[in-house]
Amino acid sequence: MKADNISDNIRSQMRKGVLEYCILSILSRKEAYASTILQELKDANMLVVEGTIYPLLIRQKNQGLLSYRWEESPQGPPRKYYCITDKGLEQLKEMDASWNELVSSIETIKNKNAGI
Amino acid sequence: MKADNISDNIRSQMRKGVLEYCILSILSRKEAYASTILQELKDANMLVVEGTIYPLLIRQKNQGLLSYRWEESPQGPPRKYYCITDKGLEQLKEMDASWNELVSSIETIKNKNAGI
DNA sequence: TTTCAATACCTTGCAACACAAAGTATCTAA
DNA sequence: TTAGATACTTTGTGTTGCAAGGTATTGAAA
Repeated sequence: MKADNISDNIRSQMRKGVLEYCILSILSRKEAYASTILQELKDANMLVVEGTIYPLLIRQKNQGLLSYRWEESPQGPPRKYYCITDKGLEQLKEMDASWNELVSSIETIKNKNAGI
Repeated sequence: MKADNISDNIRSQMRKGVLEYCILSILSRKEAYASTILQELKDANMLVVEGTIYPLLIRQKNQGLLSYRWEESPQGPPRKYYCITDKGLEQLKEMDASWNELVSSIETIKNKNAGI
């Protein structure tokens, strides 16, 4: 119980700052609404909850990285379909670079440990 | 000026939760004091400042992941040499797993975007 | 002796982030 | 009209990285 919480916490902390990257990446392919995005993240083994993703989408929209339109749902209330903007695409590029740098940095540190 | 700040912010956010991993990884190889760790991170292209690393080392020591001893310096005040504990090594293993999972998740999301 | 610079460590206040939990609104079917 | 499912929102909490400033020790210069 406790050990799992520690693991979950590690994963949660590592996720910070990466979720925005994931969302932009997903939306760079096709527009989607929150549930679809949540499902994609789940499929990729990145468990996230509603309370995390909604504020994040609003934040990115306020930054001009995303826009949205309402669409009727076959069942239930209307859905908010988000799509990425030009500015969002630019930021996605920067995030790609940042992510690659981070991976490279970790590699360097781990390789040193391997004895190089 | 502004654009660089945005990039820096992206990198800073992505670093969250990863720095602890880096420090444990560095200390799993050899004991070291703050300046050495800072230099190693700098060599790996992960720029971090003093104000970040000192509280972090204290935190990890309070969690029992690290221990330390004082050592005289050839010039200036004594140095606090940290080394990793058994508990720290255990957590490092978990962090290795978490990191690999995160990398894998991002790959999955990006590959979907490539059209698979 | 006093003063200065370099080294090393520590603290405070802040903004961003992920999350749990609870709340609001819409639609359908019983 | 009531119950359930869907969809979106808000509030409060704890953690993190960072900028900025502070404290303490040492050796050498004035």
